[in-house]
Amino acid sequence: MPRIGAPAIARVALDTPLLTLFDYRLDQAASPGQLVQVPFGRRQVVGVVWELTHRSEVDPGKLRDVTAVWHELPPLGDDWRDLMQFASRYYQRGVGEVALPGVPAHLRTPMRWPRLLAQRGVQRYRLADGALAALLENVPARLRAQRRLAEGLAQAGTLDADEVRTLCAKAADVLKQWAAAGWVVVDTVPFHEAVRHADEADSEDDESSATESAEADDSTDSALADTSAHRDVAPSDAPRAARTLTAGQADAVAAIHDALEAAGARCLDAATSTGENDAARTGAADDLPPCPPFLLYGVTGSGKTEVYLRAVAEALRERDAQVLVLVPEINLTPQLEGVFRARFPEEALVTLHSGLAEGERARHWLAAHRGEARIVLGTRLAVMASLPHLRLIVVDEEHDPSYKQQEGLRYSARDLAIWRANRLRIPVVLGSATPSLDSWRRAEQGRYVRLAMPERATPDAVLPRVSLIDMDIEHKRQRTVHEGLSQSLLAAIRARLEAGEQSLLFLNRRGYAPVLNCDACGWISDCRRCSAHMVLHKPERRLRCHHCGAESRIPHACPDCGNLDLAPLGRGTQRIEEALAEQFPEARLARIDADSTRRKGSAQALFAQVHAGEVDILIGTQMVAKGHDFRNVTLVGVVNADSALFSHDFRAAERLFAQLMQVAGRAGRAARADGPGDVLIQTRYASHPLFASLMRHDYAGFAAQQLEERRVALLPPFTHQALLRAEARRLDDAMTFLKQAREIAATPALHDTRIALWDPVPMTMVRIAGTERAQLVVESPHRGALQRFLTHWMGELRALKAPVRWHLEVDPLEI
DNA sequence: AGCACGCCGACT
DNA sequence: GTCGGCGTGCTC
Repeated sequence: MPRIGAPAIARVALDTPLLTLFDYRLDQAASPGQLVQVPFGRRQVVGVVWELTHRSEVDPGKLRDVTAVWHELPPLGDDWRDLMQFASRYYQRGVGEVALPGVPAHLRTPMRWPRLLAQRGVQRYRLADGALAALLENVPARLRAQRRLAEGLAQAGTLDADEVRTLCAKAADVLKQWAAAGWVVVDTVPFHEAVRHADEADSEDDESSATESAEADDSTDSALADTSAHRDVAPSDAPRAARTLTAGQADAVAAIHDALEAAGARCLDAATSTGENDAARTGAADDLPPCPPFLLYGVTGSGKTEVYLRAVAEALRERDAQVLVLVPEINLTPQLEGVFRARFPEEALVTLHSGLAEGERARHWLAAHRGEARIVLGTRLAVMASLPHLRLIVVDEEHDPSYKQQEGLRYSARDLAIWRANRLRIPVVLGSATPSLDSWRRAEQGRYVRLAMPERATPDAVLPRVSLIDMDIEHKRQRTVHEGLSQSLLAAIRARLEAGEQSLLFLNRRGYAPVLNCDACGWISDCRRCSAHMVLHKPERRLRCHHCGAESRIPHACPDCGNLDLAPLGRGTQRIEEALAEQFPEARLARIDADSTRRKGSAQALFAQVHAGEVDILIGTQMVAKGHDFRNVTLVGVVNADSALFSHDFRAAERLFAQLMQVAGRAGRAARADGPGDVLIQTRYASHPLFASLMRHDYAGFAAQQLEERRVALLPPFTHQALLRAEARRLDDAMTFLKQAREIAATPALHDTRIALWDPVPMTMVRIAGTERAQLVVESPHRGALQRFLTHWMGELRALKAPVRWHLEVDPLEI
């Protein structure tokens, strides 16, 4: 790393699918990790200095100058660049393509650089003197959201961007106008002050919201519900002796504590020997003993959150330490943010997720990068954040498929988190009641440390009773099955209605009916551009394709034969809602799915209604399975999960089990006076072994059985897979490309007996939005061999000219 | 991926 | 006579 004199050449990572770094002349000091502006083709782009050198292989005539170096921004750390380098190798992409999309767009806009540095902290809005009266006069009463916003600002004094948005969805635009009119003043408050300020500002509401959110959390114990009472206690203060942990929690906390201490000690050693804390850690990490990941395996209600909180508190005792907490979907688990804010009122916490506005995203990212934010709570993209003092990573619900990015760079945030922690020799805690089979096996092998929490943390909470409703028997007994709802299920719902308790019906299919069908000629509502049916959406009176978004009106008559009797086939949440409304006209219903929550904030509103007891029966897709716990729900009905039982996807059972466990947990805590909550599952395959495990709440048994199947069939985690996908206008072209790819793999230069290539096949969903898709699975029990093969193979494939778009996915979740 | 240049059809 | 289709080629 030449630092003396001005290194002549900067090798820069740029966001392009080209694999190489790009060389530029550099006429000023710069170091690796710095953001620079460079000319690239006809435009100016921002890249990251990856390395400095004196010599370039590039024709000197082609070399251009770095336009600007962002000196004021601390360089991205070695550990961050190592992570990106690893992801680039592992997922077979260029390093720039991996590294730059994670940097917020505002930071990649040199125009914004000066302002970004100036506004350290969060923006807060307040009304100018006397503005309320002016606003109430000027904003018509029918603009309720805007009135609410004005009144909210008047009441609270100041609000931040998040708070403002909960009052009014268009707050950003509205406030811009109001600021221009002089009614609103925007202040930028430094992070630490902002945190305290926010804390004081809403301390009135806090008690209720903290309690509610604590109860609402999947893995909360009573210690959490008490959070608000302890708010004045700094997290690093004496242990909360008032609340005893379960044995499992105590063991887990102790194990993580020891690991943190060991990591801290190592860090200290390294620091004293070289004098530079973080540099020493990253530099010397390879010499340090590894710190194996913790698999925190705790049943619903065992108090995983409390373990996270204590681990975080422990990690934050070290000066400047930062922690990263990953959650599957922040919008479905907003209460976890509340819990963390309530427990750590003094610590700067920022969120990082795709729902943030660009400006906020940039500020939060900067706060993390500059070490100002001590807790970073975010979704998968947060794993890419720069965290110079990272000391602990928590991955909540580690099994959740949403950790896997499904477009662009298809990375697994959980896997990158594990790599990152290992690189830094810091602890990572993977929490789940239903771990991924991958993690479970590693724990069995001793590569992860399993921290089991078998007992529930709240004494009055009992596991729900899970039973099956055999739909074959229901039919045989000539019982009327009304719109897919058995008499048994309807009776159970009726009982809850009479007892004033809530029911939750789970059906993983939105819309009214998955397809519209003509009885006379057999016409079905196929999408013109996809190999999928158009789904009937009754409230909107539309047919909608869930794959390409195409929409049309519901035809009055069959487009083929003119028959007027078009019948909806199958059932979605809308149809179940309608059927329940008929059955229970007096009941208050709510439906929560992607359609009913399309508008921003409507999900929150619906969840709030349920929490407030304004709903008797809740119908929902998997959205209701995550995060939210409903105190008064004593019945969970699973309308139909059978399709997943015999899926071609070998992971379908794993997903279904996790989903059913999770949805069953919604009835978990709300013990009825006369016993536990009930989970009723309608199925035509009552003897399926998955259900047997589920009824015993026996994840371990299920996992053992699944792993045995996978072992025999040589499926992951007993082998490693990658997927070559090709899409083209014509399926033929895609298939031809894949066949060529397969032939190339067989050439002597590439051939490796440890690698197996399946036959190319059209994808189950062949056509989406007019393009046809096919894929080819590559697998090997030997990860290293697979990696090397893929690298060489990609090189050959890139040279291939074909009328297809193609990409490689490493560790695909669905094949 | 962008974003050019480049060479053939339906429009003011 | 131009606007514009997307084919191929380059980006330090």
